[in-house]
Amino acid sequence: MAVQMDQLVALCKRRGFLFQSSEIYGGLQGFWDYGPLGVELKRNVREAWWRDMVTSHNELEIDNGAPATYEMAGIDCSIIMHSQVWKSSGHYDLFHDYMVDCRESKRRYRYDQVCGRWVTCKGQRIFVASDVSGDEAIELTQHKAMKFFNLRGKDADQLAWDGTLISLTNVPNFGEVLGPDAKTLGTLTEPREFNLMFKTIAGALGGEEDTVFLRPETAQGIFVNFKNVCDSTRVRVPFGIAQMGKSFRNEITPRNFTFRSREFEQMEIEFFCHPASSPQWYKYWRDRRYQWYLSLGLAGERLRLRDHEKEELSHYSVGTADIEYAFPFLAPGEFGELEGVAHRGDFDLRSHIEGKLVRKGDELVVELDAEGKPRHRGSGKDLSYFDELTKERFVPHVIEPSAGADRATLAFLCEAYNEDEAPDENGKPTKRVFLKLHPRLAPIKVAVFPLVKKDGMPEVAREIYKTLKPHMTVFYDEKGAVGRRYRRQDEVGTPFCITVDSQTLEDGTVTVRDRDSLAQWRVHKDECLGDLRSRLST
RNA sequence: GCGGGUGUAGCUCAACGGUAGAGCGGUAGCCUUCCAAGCUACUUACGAGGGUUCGACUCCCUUCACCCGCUCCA
Repeated sequence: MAVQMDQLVALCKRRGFLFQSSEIYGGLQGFWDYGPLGVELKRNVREAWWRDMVTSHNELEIDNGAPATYEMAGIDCSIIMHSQVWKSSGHYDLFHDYMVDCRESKRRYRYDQVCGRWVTCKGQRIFVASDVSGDEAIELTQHKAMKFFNLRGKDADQLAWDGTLISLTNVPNFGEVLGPDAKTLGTLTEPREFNLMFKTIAGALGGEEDTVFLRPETAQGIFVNFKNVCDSTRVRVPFGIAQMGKSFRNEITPRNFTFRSREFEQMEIEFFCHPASSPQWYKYWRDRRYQWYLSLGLAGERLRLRDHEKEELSHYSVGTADIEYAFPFLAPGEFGELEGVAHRGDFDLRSHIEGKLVRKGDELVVELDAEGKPRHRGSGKDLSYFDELTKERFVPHVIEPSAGADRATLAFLCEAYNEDEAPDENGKPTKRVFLKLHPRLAPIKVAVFPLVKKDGMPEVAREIYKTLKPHMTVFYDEKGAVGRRYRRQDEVGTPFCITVDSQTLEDGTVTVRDRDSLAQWRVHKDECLGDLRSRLST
């Protein structure tokens, strides 16, 4: 059943999962607060990820589907890092300029770096654009113009070039522009300023040189600590470094509840391996991460693994797959990204060694400025890896499974939202709302009730509560009718309720009630803990 | 970023240029022996700022937020 998004949003607010940030001042677009139950849910998502990916990983055995054994290590880096990190990584240029997008090729160009030439042919005057410069651009624009006007080599003189290369910034009407990778006219969008990184000041004086940025991704903290982790832990390639933490992007249009937020939490792994085995590792991580969401309850028909088309790949990527979920706020048939698994080659480590890289043909080379020096220099540190066994030195290739904790949490909430009918006290079916959360994710694992507030039942129930409390999140409630208390727990996804009744006073057994099936069974009160633990661990 | 719509109690919804009301919920008490029962009492709101007016939740302007469509989405 498809959840209505507004119902889920209302429930999240009503029961304390999610609130708008700064709500009493009217809210702030793109920022959200997790309430008392939401924080438990998100913590459970993060803990499941950390436990499954890092702490419970067995490096002595080959995991199902993996090409070999491997190690995992965790890290927690600062949010504000050296500005040079973002310059070398390419984020600074990408996030800090006037950019134009091509609607046809889906590529994005820096407005001031696109140049081109005016040409007239067959009575039509167009601007042929190029994202390279110099002789290369002359050649490329010539070639593109020939193709556009459908000319053969011998007809080259039909092209009337008007002046030499000029910047795209001199062209007023983009309707006459043939984009660098486009086949039709007018595919470039108007130039737009991109300040996608949040800027702040480190240092009390706050000059321009003190400008720093809140990280737009956690990944770079891992790359710049690659050598530190190698040197301090005795890990050997292949191994992965995991990190969870907040990232910040000044999104232009935050939309769809928490799906696209300006402050969000990532769960990222950078997995370092030998270039030769990297395709197998890529496949392993892609499949493993997909299975992870399935194992926590996302339904197969709403979750998909989508390999990117070749044209869709980033300039550095050898292969990328998205794990996507059919969120209820999307049109039918559309999916939203939960996680991207990317084969990034040696792009990241090389960037931090040599400086910002750009693609030239099939190769990645250091981008140069007008004087022929690196546009953004790297650290100059040797981040290559020496394999003691094979005596081989190489820059490891990287597989990056990068997940959004808030997006995963939202997907689990959407998936969990259910309505059915349960009989009321007269046996008449009434509507019931319940969150069918996986027990690992449920904010409250069990609720304990006395059936009625007398005859010594509250005392027994409180005893059970006290016994369970050190081991799991437990909720105690003795107010009102028991049916109402069940419904309240259903609405926040509590998998089990324990009820102390008159029979408890006779033989010590209590009723355990299941959220999804409404089934009830009896367990001795002293065995509650063990019984619940085995049920919750599945 | 553009266009359209919506903002009243925790939620769902009324009303009116002149004292803002209901249902559900919540709290407390009574009562209740397994799926939102009943009774009593209490609780809480006009998104924000400005203007018009004797008086604005209502009319006007600005702004903020949310929803829908387009655009965009490392």
